[in-house]
Amino acid sequence: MPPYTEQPGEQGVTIADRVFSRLRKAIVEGQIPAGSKISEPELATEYGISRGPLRDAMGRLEACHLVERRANVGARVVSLSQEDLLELYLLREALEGMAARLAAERMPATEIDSLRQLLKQHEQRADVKDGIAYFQKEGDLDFHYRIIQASGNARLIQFLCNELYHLMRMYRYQFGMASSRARIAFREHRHIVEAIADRDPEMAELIMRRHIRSSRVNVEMLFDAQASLTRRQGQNLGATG
Amino acid sequence: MPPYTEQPGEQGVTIADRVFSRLRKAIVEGQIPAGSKISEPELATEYGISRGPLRDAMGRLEACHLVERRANVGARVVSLSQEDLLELYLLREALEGMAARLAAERMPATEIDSLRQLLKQHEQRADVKDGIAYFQKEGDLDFHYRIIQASGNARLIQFLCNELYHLMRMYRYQFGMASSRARIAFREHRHIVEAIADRDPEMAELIMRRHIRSSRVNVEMLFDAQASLTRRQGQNLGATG
DNA sequence: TAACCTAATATTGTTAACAATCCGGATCCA
DNA sequence: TGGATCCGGATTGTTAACAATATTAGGTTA
Repeated sequence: MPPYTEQPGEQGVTIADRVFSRLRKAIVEGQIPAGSKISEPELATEYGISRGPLRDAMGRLEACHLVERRANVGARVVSLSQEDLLELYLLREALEGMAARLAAERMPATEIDSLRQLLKQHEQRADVKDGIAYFQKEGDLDFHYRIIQASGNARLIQFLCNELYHLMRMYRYQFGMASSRARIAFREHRHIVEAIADRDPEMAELIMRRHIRSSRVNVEMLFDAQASLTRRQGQNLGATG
Repeated sequence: MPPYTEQPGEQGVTIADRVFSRLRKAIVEGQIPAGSKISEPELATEYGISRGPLRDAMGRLEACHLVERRANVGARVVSLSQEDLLELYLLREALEGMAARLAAERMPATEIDSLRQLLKQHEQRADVKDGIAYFQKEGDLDFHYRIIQASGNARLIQFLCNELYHLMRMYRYQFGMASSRARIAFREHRHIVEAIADRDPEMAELIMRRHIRSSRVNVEMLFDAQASLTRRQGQNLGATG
């Protein structure tokens, strides 16, 4: 279970709220494939509801940029591009750098302790110890999530946690993004916490920005490797065909 | 008959699209007062449409954080706080700083020329010459708008131009925000263009950030002045009552 | 054979009626 | 007099039928 989606009990009281949450989860986790067409009557019967609240939910998904609609044609799940992911990282670098700076100024001491304990938990986990799975799991997002929350800037929190966060999760589910940076990323997280505990805003921002930039570079290399691999396969296909 | 016709470019093909644009404009420009309740049947008859597309539009406005809805209670236009505006400026400082940096790297020379001409037009305008009205008019947003567009980062453009931009306009309409910074702001714009023309990303970002931070400080002082004025008036009322 | 026009079909957009829920005021009781 | 309860009005949430539009398949013609 993801650590911080809207409560699975569904806080939304209306049908549209609930179906919105469910659809968002289904899209983010890839149960509805990216780029696939969404049929309103089909979904309505599947969820056992009418098209009214479904359309309401679709409108919100469109506003969240998770689906694209064309009049009289239909709605499709957005298809994610590699360029878009890299742009997303640039945004995160700017915004989470800012969040780290603010957190260093404002985060309560008790919260910092709690954050340290979270990292301790991560450290204990076997997959992190083996350095094979940290960055791509929810734990990483959980860490970032807390720092964003500590920024105290409601609109920053809003944007990062309610929009970009879901997109990042969607990318992770879709691309996998196994990282060789697990140990490094974990160490960077520790440094960020230390900077916050030292009440050193500039340092916190600097490390956070570098942290995210490193992630971006890592993903970029991954894409390049995939591209060259695909190119080689294409050549092979051309030779055999 | 509608009070104003659809603007080209803004209009969607469906009723929900059009009513969404119209409602957003009405909210941003204060024709529907902030914090006021929105009655669905009332609006539906006023716009001559049914509640279906209206509800669709309301859902999108909610996703844009321009209205707040409570189930079985109704929708209200958001009420803006001074703290929120200051948070908005912090966000803009980070994001538009980034936009300026990217613009310095990527903006085509022809676009830079066009931007220079825009500033020349601003310079000619009487109100700017008098230093009484530049910052709070659309011209300022227009300048920032172009630099954001030049960043080439689709998601950054999306967020700044489709969400924050409307909120900033809403604040300007609501609070007025006459600025004593007109001449200074104009000069800062010129410096930003020069940095972009020099292909100096760091400088462009630096000046842009300082430019927005100065605006924020200016607004902050304005708020403080208003607060002390209100306090004094409150004392007077207490004395006379 | 390919291109173009036409019609069928399925999908979406829209509407109006129906049901569920909340808010305010009157009434009743302590 | 104070408070709690219940009822009425109004508003929103939901549903299913109706209308408009785009896509697709088929046939005709150059």
